[in-house]
Formats: sequence, C-alpha cells, structure tokens
Amino acid sequence: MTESYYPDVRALHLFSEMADEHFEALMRVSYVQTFPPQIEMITEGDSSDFLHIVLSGAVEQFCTWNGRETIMSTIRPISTFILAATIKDAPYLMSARTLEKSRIALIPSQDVRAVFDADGQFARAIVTELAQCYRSVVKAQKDIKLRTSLERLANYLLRQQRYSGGGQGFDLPIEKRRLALLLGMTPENLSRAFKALQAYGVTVDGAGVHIRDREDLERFAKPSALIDDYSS
Amino acid sequence: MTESYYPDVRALHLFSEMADEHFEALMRVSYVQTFPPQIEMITEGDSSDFLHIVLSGAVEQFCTWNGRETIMSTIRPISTFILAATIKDAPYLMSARTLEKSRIALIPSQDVRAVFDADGQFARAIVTELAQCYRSVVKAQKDIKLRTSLERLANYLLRQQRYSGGGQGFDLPIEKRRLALLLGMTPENLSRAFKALQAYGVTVDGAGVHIRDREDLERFAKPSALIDDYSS
DNA sequence: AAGATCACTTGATATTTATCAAGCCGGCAG
DNA sequence: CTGCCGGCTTGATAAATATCAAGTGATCTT
Repeated sequence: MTESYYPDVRALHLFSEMADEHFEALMRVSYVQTFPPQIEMITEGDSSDFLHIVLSGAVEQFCTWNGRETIMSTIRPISTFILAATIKDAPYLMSARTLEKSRIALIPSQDVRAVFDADGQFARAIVTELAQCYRSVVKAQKDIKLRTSLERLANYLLRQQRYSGGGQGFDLPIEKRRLALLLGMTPENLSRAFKALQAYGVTVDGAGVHIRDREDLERFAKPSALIDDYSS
Repeated sequence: MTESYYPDVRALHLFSEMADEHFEALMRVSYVQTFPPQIEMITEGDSSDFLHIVLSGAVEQFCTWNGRETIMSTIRPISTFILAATIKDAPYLMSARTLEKSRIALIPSQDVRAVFDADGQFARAIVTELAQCYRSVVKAQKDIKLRTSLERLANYLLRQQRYSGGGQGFDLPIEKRRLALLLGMTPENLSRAFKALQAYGVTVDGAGVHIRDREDLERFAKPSALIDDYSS
C-alpha cells in the first residue's frame, strides 16, 4: 500500500501540529481501504475501533429508529469522522455508508488515545475539532427546531451558493432524495419546496440551481451567523 | 467570598484528576456570582469569556431566531456549560437564563485554555466532557428528526422516571411550557399529548406523573439506548 | 378578601408535513 | 433500439402540528 496519502492527512488541522514521530507512529498502524458505493461501513451501536478519514469519495452518516431513517451529515475529503466515539471508546451513535467509491484511512482508536496522552499539540487539535463538531450539531439542532422546512431549504441553498463560490448558478452536491432527509423532510415535500422558492427567484433544473437575486432570497431565509456559518 | 464550593467543583469529572496546583490556580482566578431567577446571563452571539459552573439553582440554554424561541437543555448542579465556546474562543451559540436563584462559578476562558496546555489530565478530562456533550446533542437531534412529538414525550417520561428512581410516580422537574419547547412542540400540544398518553397508562396531575405500566408505555415509545441513554 | 396574573387546558381552525398513488423521464442493460 | 428501473414530480388525501380564542384554577398582590 502506497504512502501517498500521508501529506494529505498531515495537512488536516487535526494532524498538522503534532510531532513527526507521533504522526509517523499513527500512520504506521493505520491502513487504507477502498469501499465500493453504497456500502454500510459502520452500523450504529457497534463499538468504535477506528478513527476514520475520508481520503476520496464521499460518506454519509445516517440514523435509523423504528423503521425510519434520517441523514445527519455528508462527509467529503479530506476529513475525519466519529471522533467522539473514538475518544470516549463508546458505541457509534450513527451509521455510515459510502455514496461513491471511496478510500478510507483507518487509525486504531486505542492508538489515537495513546498519542493524545503523549502529544499536547495533538490533544489541543482534537479538542478544537471536537468543539467544532459539537457546535455544528448545535447549529443543525437550531436549524430544525426553529425553522420550517421551506426556511431550511432556503438557507441551505444560500450556504451552498456561498460554499460553491458565490455565483448565481451551482450544482447540488447530493441527490435530492438525500437532501430531503438531511433537511428533515420527505422527497415529495422537497420537490414542492423548490417550487415554492420560485417566488423568491430560485429555479432548479436537475441538480442545477440558479438564484436570481441573493438578497431577495435572504429576505425570506433570514440567514444567521449563529446557525448558518459553518466556519465558526 | 467563601471557598466552600471548591470541593464540589473538584469532584466534577472535569476537575477531579488534575494537579492540585493547577486546580488551585483556576480557583484563584475564578469567582462566584449569585443570580436572581429569570435573568439572562448569556446572550447568543456574545464572546465567551468565562466557563460557567452551576453550583446551585438551575439554568436553561435556549435559542432564538426570527422571533421564535426554543429550549436546548436544562442544567442543574453541579455541572459546567458552554465548554465548547470557551475552548474555541468563539461566540456563544445559545443564550442562558436562570430558572431559579442560582449560584454560578465563573472561570476565565483564557485560564482554562492555559491550564489545558499545562495539564494533561485536565486536557483528557476536557476532551471526554466535550465528547459527551457532542453525543448528547446528536441524541437530541435523532430524537427530534426520527420521532413524532408524542413519541418524544413518551420517551422523555420514561427517561425521567428512570432518572428519578424508577417508581411509578414522579414529578416533572420543569414547567410544562418549558418542557414543550424542550421537546420541540407548543404548550397546547403538550397538553393534548399528555391526554393521548392516557391510552398507555400515563396520568398527570399538575407536575405529578404516574406511569401505571412501564412496559405498556415502552411498547409505544420504543426507547433506544442510542437515543435515550444519556450516560453513554 | 378582591382583583390581577399566569400557567395550563380545551375547542375550533389553519398550516405544515407526510403518505399514497400515479405518471414522467433519463440512464442503462439486454 | 427497446424496455426496465429508479429518481423525481405531481395531485389527492390524511396526519401532525401550530395558531387563535376562551375558559379554568391556582397563586400572588394589594
């Protein structure tokens, strides 16, 4: 197995500041696996033996209960996931499946915990990352408890537009039926919600979205830094 | 100001393992303040200058957007809050108000961060605490995205029953109008939901709740360790 | 003790969201 | 090329949830 992914992992804020020897130690015990699309890599309730890093492809975290399913987040390269379960040595709260063919690096959880104790910089980075994850879920919680589905979609589109460079037109990064579950609604209602947003200058053609006048949409969506700004 | 609260704070998992000198250093720069009921101590968006610890009384975290309000959690002694904002040195995502007259200890955020770098045990404890907080929000998110309001109430009652000793009767720890917002519904619908749960042996008189047959209610509520077990 | 206030409840109604059942359409396999 | 399949859409309907408007009962205040 090639070591070509080391620099990419090293560049992650989680690993960028730690001592070389500790980074090397982690990389030596980790390995890379390639998964085909639509494979459930992690099932909620299982014990967390590895910290996962998405090197290429895409992974989604989802949860099920009583026959229902919802999507919690989509993870794209290069990022880690299930850090909290790894740290706490507790069962996964979310399942994960590949959306596309994906390369995943796996670092044994016990080694992550060991290096945490030995490397202060790494410990600092883990805490920052965890705090970031925590704040992201709090924002998601505010989004769903304070907004209607139409408002959630409008704000999602505004975030996505910004993320994709700020131009009027951009492509949805995931299928609509998945976006619906991510936003806490059904695919049918997502369809209707897109139509309802035409009144605010939003047009859709397949995965392509066009926002005629951002300010017009913002007047309806009322985006807030404390919900929609994923960088803080 | 008395130092009588030191042992209580020291007993928190967050502070129990750290070196004496570091604990003393934190306590020296911290102070205690007593707030009357219904005081907004923290407003979302403000910068996070202190880590807060509820010594007595009760505090609730809530969020607002576009004229709407929701409650995120209730914090009772002895526990910390807004740890993530303190660590990241980022704005608060949630506001906080006292429910009763409360004594709050305040530790300057910069000192928390400094001791974090100096004390590995403390760093470890912070990470564990943060991971716990993260997992709690994920569970809350699953609760609200996968369940109807009636199911959320049923599971809340089962959790509360267990928490209060497991007997058939127990008292709601917060007002019903607050419970409604915590569960993501209106007070009116909470009232109706209680009535609907009569069909499963739940009776309510004021703050008192009686569950005739736990198993009967569980058949409807379908509690899951991955949503309702707050200890893992 | 009388009046005011507030949490809670109830009923009627409106809105939001989900479900069910087709139908459309583009990609893909045979 | 043709037919099938899956994602998407649409319409009709049902269920869940919110809103509005009273009304009740307890507590607090004066």
